[in-house]
Amino acid sequence: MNETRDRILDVALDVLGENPDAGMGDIASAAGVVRRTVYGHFPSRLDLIRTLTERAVTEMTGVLTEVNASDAAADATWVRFIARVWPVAHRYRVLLALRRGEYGEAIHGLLGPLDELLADLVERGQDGGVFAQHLPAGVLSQVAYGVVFAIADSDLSNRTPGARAATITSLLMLGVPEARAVALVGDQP
Amino acid sequence: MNETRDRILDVALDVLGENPDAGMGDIASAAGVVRRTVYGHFPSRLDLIRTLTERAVTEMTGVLTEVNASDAAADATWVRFIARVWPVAHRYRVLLALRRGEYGEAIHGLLGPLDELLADLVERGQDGGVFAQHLPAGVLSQVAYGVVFAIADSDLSNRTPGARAATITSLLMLGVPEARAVALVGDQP
DNA sequence: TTTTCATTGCACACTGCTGTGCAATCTACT
DNA sequence: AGTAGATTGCACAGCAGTGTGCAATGAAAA
Repeated sequence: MNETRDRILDVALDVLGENPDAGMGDIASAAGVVRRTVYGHFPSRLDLIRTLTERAVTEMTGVLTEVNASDAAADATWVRFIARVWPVAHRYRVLLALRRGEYGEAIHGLLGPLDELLADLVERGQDGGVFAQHLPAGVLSQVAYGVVFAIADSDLSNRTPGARAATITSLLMLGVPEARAVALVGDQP
Repeated sequence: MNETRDRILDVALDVLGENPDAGMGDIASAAGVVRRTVYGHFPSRLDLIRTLTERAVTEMTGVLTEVNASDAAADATWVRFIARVWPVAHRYRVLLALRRGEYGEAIHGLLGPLDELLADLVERGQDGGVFAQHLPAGVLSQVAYGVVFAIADSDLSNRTPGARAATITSLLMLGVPEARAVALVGDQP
């Protein structure tokens, strides 16, 4: 069934979130299913993780392109992006840990297009003088949204307080002055 | 020999840095030694990693306590800390990745005292109004020095340019205004 | 009822690691 | 030369995980 497949994916996200090294057996039993059944849907562990990653990339790039459509300032766009991407990032936070390790390369490849979009946004901000330039756009964007993931990871809930703090933190490290940062997140509910 | 033991430790840092999942065999051959010999010095893989971690903690706490002795402002202390800890952080950057995974708990335990010292410094800065308070000191300190590690990780060399950028970035996210941040790192050669 | 399809249960082969035992070898020191 | 200590080479046991094959079961649709 498709229902089983979806449940496996959902549960896999939780299980891998707690322990990125969890095996197919762990995922299976957590999904109330036998290991063999998982292999029925996903030929290999890599397939499972790839599917998970593709899901995350699709959702996130969707949000980013949508937010990018507006011609607002880069910092305001960043705030709207983080606000809308937060639940997704919180859900898929495990991918941050999974980027290192066995399947790191595959994940990295899938995340590539998203990374580029992010770097473009940050570069636009740097060109506009909104973001600081102490790091190249490629690195700065990575580190900034890495911080968002990290805070999402250390946050137990996916409620707004964590999101707000993560947004402010990322804005600060992008070089946005604290006053402006606070004003921006105040705008965005 | 003690010489062999030290070489194993040094090489292990490199090998694990490239691939945190590297096995005892990989480390052994990289050290120009047979796997059995490694087990002669370190009864288990955990022992090796624990030794590595203890080394890192010793060096880093040494730097931090030394720097903390001065009664300078928290942000200036932070700058001096990062500047002096940078080569060490760069060398032991793999521990960041190793904190997740099998031995995460052991490493976390060893890193505990260092974490507390860092949190204390950040809290001092927050109380003094030098650092922002959008995050509790415990989280903020972790994220800030996590960023330093992350940049150290993405940095090919351990030369000063990366260190300078990492310091500015961490200062920004601690809530230090960009102008002050630049002035501070300018001071410190 | 018959057909179809997902799931189950079990067995199996394979891989790659960890950790140990032990005799042989090499090297430095006496 | 002789001795002690480190290193080597190899064999072995064990474990945990992956991926596969196949017959049996169950349930829902025709």
